[in-house]
Amino acid sequence: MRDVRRANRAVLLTHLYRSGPLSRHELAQSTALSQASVSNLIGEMIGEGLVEEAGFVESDGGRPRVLLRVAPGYGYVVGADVGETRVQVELFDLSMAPLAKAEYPLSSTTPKPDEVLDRLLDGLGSVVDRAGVDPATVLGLGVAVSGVVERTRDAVVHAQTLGWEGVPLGAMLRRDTDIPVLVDNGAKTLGQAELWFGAGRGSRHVVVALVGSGVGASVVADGASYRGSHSSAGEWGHTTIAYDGCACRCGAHGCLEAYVGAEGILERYRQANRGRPAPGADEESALAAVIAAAPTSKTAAKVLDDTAGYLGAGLGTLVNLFNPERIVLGGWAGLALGGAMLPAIREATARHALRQPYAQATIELCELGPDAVAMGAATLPVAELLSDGGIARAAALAGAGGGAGRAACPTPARAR
Amino acid sequence: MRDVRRANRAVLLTHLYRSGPLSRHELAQSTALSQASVSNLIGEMIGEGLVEEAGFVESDGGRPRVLLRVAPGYGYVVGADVGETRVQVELFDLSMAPLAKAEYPLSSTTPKPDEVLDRLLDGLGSVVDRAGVDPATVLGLGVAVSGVVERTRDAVVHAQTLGWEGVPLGAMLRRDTDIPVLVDNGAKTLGQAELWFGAGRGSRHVVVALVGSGVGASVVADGASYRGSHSSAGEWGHTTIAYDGCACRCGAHGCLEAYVGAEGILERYRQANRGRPAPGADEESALAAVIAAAPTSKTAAKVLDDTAGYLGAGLGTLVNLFNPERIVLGGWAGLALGGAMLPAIREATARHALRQPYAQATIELCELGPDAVAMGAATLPVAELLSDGGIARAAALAGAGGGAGRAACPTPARAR
DNA sequence: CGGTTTCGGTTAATGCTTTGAACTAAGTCA
DNA sequence: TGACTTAGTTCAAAGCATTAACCGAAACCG
Repeated sequence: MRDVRRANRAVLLTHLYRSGPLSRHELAQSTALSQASVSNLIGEMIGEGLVEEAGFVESDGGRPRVLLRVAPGYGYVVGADVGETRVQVELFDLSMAPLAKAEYPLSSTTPKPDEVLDRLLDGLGSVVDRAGVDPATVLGLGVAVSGVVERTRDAVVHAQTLGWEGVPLGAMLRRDTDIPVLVDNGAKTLGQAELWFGAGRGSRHVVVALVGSGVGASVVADGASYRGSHSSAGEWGHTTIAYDGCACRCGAHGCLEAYVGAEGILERYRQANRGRPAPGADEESALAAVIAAAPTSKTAAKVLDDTAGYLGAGLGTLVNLFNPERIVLGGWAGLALGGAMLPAIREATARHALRQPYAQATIELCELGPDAVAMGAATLPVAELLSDGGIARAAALAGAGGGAGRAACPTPARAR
Repeated sequence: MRDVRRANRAVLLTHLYRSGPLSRHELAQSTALSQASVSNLIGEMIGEGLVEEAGFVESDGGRPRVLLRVAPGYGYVVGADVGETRVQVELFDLSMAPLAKAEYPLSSTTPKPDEVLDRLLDGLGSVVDRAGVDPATVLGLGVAVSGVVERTRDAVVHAQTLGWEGVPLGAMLRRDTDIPVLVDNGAKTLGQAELWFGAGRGSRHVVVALVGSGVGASVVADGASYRGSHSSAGEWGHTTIAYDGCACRCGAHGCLEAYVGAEGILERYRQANRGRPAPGADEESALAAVIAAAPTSKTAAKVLDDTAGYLGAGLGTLVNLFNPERIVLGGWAGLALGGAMLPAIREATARHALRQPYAQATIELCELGPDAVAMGAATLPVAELLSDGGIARAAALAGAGGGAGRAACPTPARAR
């Protein structure tokens, strides 16, 4: 009861954010709140600057409706992507329009936490500066890391690829900045970005399948990211699809990643091509070369054909186990493969999934680029704002304003 | 919010039901409600007969606490299990103590919906009669079917094994009985039973893996059954674990079910045994014979060893994708295999799962027998009662009582 | 053995929040 | 211009949880 108002504000705000501009009337209908309450709460939020009017809609005999939206300029969010080779930091307004961006290469693929910390703080300051945004209006910093992130305040990170074992990244960042910090796994933030702004829009059950050098997945169940008991759910890459099959770098045999991860594909190509690897300086161009060669080279075509089969088996597993509305294929290798042969992948999935769940799912490509990891990270503070109804911030502002303006004022408005 | 009271009653009731007898004080602490509210709400529920006192607990200097529990006799629930060979109907009180049971063989393995309907209604009447329970105190009938059940009011059932395609079992039952009817998939109800009363007690993230002739799973995520977009999530049996492997009855190749389903195991034994099948009239005794022969027969030992490996691969997939606290292995074949070689199965799972999620999960056997499917079905109306805080029923009773006793009374108590 | 302490539980007053209904605002249409 | 529609606001009323003061039942202690 003590936070029913918060809950109602959250419902309203979330609706407004996700379902575009809406009138008070529509909001009342879709949230099952009375018009009076909507008017009341919206009025409060307009007063705080959280919500703003966004034009009218003509009516056929009747007062025209005033459309409302979450004010993009109410605050700003920063998203950061800690990759193996670089740290990317980007600033957005609340409508997720990008305003500034900073990128830092890392000295090694296993950077010290302190180095990453410096880059993050640098980037944070830099993008805020360059966008000309008041630091006090930055609602939060979301950080995406490619590893398992414990869902605690300290945000302890376990990232084998970075060589991090139990790094409390959240706690470390909080020591050096007052801006609220949220940390999550990169695949999950990318999934969130696709869910909100990409190929997953409008769905409540989505699996975002990511294929790059490694293979992972981000599962959204009933609108919320599925984490499991210790936040490491969705480790799709090490699903066994070929019993007693190829060795995988995880130590097991027959993992999906060993077959459809970029490394695995290129290795299969090398073997099929009498030991000669695909041309290209890095994995990305090598894979592109294989794909480009497919129309003319039987070897390349065979390798890709097999890849579609293996990928289909893996996607079929996702379809059967999660019964999603939509599977979104992403990751740089996933996009390359999907762009070249999505029909074959769909067909292979159909062969490996049960008819009914397969028929209920669509398989599509990611719509946002790989930079969406940072954007997804930036959605973390936005999600926080929405689920909170903006109450925490309003209270903080009222408290600060009250403290400065009227020293002896006991408890202004919502500051209790 | 117009039903905050309902929500609070639900929280209290659920807590009381799941965490055994508790005092008002403990309830207040664990639910974050004030003591006054707890007193108030509990008082109301005691008045309705929903909650009752259950003894004291001595204190060391202070008033002794009065323990409370959900009154087992407040109402009764009926659970039914529609299997391929029989319909089982069982009546329980709210503490899930079995009070009466009825079982009907079915005329064929693909029974007409009408035949099943008759048996269910017969069984319902029979168990209520024999337990000597007032039909008006029966809170609901839960029905478990081995197929996909749409989660709508009509409860449309798609069950290939029964030959049912789009049978609105819920709607059909409702035509012939006033008792609230709930229908769900059998694996999910068994999972629910294990979660509440069996090996899953106290966990919020559990996967119940069921191995019989077929193979399935019931996933519990954050305390609630995970259903996916169309309620068919958890189809573990048709996960590909051996690419291009054995043909499965689903039409695909390399499904887990083809390797660790009873049929698959016995087929592999037959092949390893130069075409001679395992002795036994049915699958169950044949599998038992293979297991019994393992210490002396190399063939049998090899087949079971392989089975543990395949099963481990399948369980590893579950561990990686769902990151559960606990995996509960059940189903008649699962129990037989697990009883004989759980350590080998655990070890195989460790080989196929990632270290971290594997370390976070325990693998155990089902504690409840196969009859628990009916019990799980009976938990469906209980869950309904708990999530409702018992308000709907209290209102109905008050309404009926008011209507009979005082004809002109406008709206007694909660009947609005 | 009676007072004191301590903890469990209840009661009355208070304040917050939603809501329903009346009411105002801003249009269209005849 | 006036009837009619639809959107949004205001205000009194009702429902709830909470705070804080207040009983009750035991053990401890001098």
